[in-house]
Amino acid sequence: MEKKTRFAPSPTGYMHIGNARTALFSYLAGNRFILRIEDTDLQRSQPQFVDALIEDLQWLGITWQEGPGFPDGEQYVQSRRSGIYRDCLQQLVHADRAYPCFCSTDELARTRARQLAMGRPPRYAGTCSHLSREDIADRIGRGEQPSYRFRVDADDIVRFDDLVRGEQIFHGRDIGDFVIQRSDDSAAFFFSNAIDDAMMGVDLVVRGEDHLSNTPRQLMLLSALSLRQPQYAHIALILGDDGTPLSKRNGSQSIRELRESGFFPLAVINALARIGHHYQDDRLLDWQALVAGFSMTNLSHSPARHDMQHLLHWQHSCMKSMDSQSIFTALPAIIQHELPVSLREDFIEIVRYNCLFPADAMIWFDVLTRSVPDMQEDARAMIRQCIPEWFNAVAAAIATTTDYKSFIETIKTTGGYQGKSLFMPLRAMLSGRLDGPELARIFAMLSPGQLSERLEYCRALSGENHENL
RNA sequence: GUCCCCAUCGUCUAGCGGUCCAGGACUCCGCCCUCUCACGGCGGCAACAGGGGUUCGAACCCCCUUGGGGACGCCA
Repeated sequence: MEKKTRFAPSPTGYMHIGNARTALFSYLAGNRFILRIEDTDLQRSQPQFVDALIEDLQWLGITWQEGPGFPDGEQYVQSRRSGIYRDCLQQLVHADRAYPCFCSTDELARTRARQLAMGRPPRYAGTCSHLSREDIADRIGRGEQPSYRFRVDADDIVRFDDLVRGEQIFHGRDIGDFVIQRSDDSAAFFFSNAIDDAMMGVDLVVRGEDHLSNTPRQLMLLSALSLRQPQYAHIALILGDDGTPLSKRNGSQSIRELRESGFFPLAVINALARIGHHYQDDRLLDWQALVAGFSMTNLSHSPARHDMQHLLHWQHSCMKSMDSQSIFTALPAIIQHELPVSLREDFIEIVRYNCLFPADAMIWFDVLTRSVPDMQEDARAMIRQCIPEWFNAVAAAIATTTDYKSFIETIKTTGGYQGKSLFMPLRAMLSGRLDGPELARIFAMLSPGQLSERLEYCRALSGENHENL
């Protein structure tokens, strides 16, 4: 059976992990996915963010069957749908379910502050709820621009079944008359959002818990308009690593920041899919498994934190399990162009087990392609401790063989070195650092010329040290 | 202030009245593998927010407290 879900972002900024997770869960919860752009806030909406949104979604691998990018894509952009909202408003006004409100934002803010100060719930005071027809005509005639409010009956009771939280009951008295059209004629969120979900045939609205207590408003609206009501699923919000709401300070990153730092989309998706949702399988899941294993009943009800540690774990898993070609194409362009084809396979294995991000591959690219690599401080220290006999042993080995096994064997027999005392200085000399890929692989990838140059460089380094003594 | 939601290891979570002196994953620590770092394998540390009920029996059900989150916008 077809189940339509949607993601309805407003293009007022770059998509962050919170949005992305909502999009993901919404995508996973249905089998036909709509992308709708909610740009009714003309002040803050910017076209560049629409493009960014689309890019980010595509990068993540979240695809839609209706929305921008399709021939009728414009119909999924709210700023192109104002006629629809106007008609609906008309209908509500005729039925006296909505009325013009001439209160200024300042007035409203003052009343709200006063109510709060007196320890009362802030509700619209109803100043304009019963203006006479003449009054209204008169004020409009004078050029006043009203907003429109939806009339909420205090005795109204709205109940609905939230797919993750169960039955919800709200009372009209806890909800004041609310604005559905702003004084600049644009539709307010409650209004356009609910209408679009209904008219686009959305079966299930998956959204953040911050919308839970607003849902009754939308249900009232839909019922007053005789529009079909979708089901709702309100997912717990995601918090920063410090347990407070997500913000720039506590680890909230935009999807594009993650992309730019080299995260793989599947790593991000795997991390997001497990914040507030669990899969039986705790290994890295591909899209097919992600879809198959998703269940509304596996959603948790409590807010969860986003922890970078987990993201890094999934990144690590991706790197280990990705096919070689995908790793290669993710590498910095210079490596793709300049790495000799003969070294490619070995290099990818080095990246796989020694890098978290594709860009980290530059370290090993330099190590393998320069005549002498950058020497890390701890590697220098290691080399400085080496005595001339050690270098002689290595020199002998280089002269004797190009085979790793016999190379090592020669150093052992010539110099009497073994274990750590053999491998660590050798590692430092060959790679300029104390950690990294297995030495056999590095050795095999270096030319005899590189070997000698590194040896002489290190011998000199050690010599300087001895002279200074 | 009013209304709503939530509460298991540091983090993500399993658990839906007995099989839980609470299981998995990440982190951290140890051991093993490797003539070297890492990778990998094995093991360890670590939690039912507090208080009342209900019940033969409660992490699981009810109430209160505490703590967190959300809504009450001409933001979405």
